[in-house]
Amino acid sequence: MANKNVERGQATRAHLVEVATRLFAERGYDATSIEAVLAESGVSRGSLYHHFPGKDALFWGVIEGVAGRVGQVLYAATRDAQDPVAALRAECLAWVGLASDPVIRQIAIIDAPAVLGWQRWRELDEQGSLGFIRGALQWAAEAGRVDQRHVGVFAHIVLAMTYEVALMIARADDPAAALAEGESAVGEFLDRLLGS
Amino acid sequence: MANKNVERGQATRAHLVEVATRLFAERGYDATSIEAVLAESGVSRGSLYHHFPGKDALFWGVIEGVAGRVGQVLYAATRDAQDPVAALRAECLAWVGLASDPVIRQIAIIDAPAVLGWQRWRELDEQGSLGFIRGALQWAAEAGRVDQRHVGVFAHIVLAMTYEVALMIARADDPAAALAEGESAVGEFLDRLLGS
DNA sequence: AACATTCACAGACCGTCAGTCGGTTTGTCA
DNA sequence: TGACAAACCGACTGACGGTCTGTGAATGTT
Repeated sequence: MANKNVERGQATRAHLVEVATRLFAERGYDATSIEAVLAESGVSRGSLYHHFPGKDALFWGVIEGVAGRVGQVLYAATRDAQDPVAALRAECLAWVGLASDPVIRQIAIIDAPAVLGWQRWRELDEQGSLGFIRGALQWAAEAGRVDQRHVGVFAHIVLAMTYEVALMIARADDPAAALAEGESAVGEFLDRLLGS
Repeated sequence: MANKNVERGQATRAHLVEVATRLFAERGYDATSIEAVLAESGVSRGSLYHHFPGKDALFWGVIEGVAGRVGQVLYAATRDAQDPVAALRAECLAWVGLASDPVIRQIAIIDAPAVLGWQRWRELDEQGSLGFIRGALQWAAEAGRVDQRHVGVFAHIVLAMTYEVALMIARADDPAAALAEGESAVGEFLDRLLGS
């Protein structure tokens, strides 16, 4: 519908998500007040609470956008892989690159587990990264490279590994050296995990 | 000194840490108000702020205690290990057991990174779990089982893996089955990582 | 055209919470 | 016993998340 009211509402909502994404990324969830989002966006209190029932809902709106972007990048990185090892490697390296982005680091890695709780955080991953990883591992299992029984746990392990290495690199004093070191270690790790 | 005032102060402080530990574990850091700690402990506002400059300081006091307990358990679990693989295995399994404890799960795994920040969180681990793991990996490196260059990153990976598996088990619908599955996967994982 | 309805938006207001501050009590020591 | 310090008390403050009572513009109805 080219309804003018609806259009206006969607624009306001999108604007709020945009401003909130920036502020959450810069200051972290706790240190970002609703007041700050209001001031920065020029939207009124009532309007914000009309679109989002609360601060966590706003965060959820933000993280949906972030997760969507991550999903696109991962899809692009893995679509051409010829085998499971290559797919996993491409995916992990893509993730490591993504986490250099302060937005993704602060929102998706540091704040998300505390704000959403581990359960909902993993459910989010389930549709994104974790799904990709499990798919690649399943592929590897069918090729006889890992035990079928371990696919589920290994998928979690690979995801956690990726987060961790991404954070290491993001926080390192010398990011370039850390990136090289991290990529090398990730490669070696995956080779060993999948039995090269 | 058998000074009565000092004694009283230490008792109050210890009592606050005890109560705060329980509440933080039950409700999480954010959802636990200072007021609740006050009410539950019977200590006055001024007294609490006399012992702790702020809520994060109280959390820090709590997590020091938790980290101490974790350190003791890990030390006990690994002191008799004859080789690096056995040491790592013992350590990881001990961790997985620890993280079934809601106190450790909520405080040390879920809240700590967001409250302390990733940096200080890792510094804490550095003196505890991460140090243990790095030690075992160093040992493995000297035995030629892993590349010396990868010890640092691998230590982080193993720690992250441990946290993740612990959380998986803690959150599973069938904890007993998840524990068996997790232990099996961790064993397989370590065998592969260290080249059995 | 006149009226009713819906929906985005506005902002005064409220309860809660972390943190502050001046003052009091309790114990120590010269 | 009087000076001093450390522990403790609780009223108060300011900021913040969230609520509530509207208002006005666009849309639907007769």
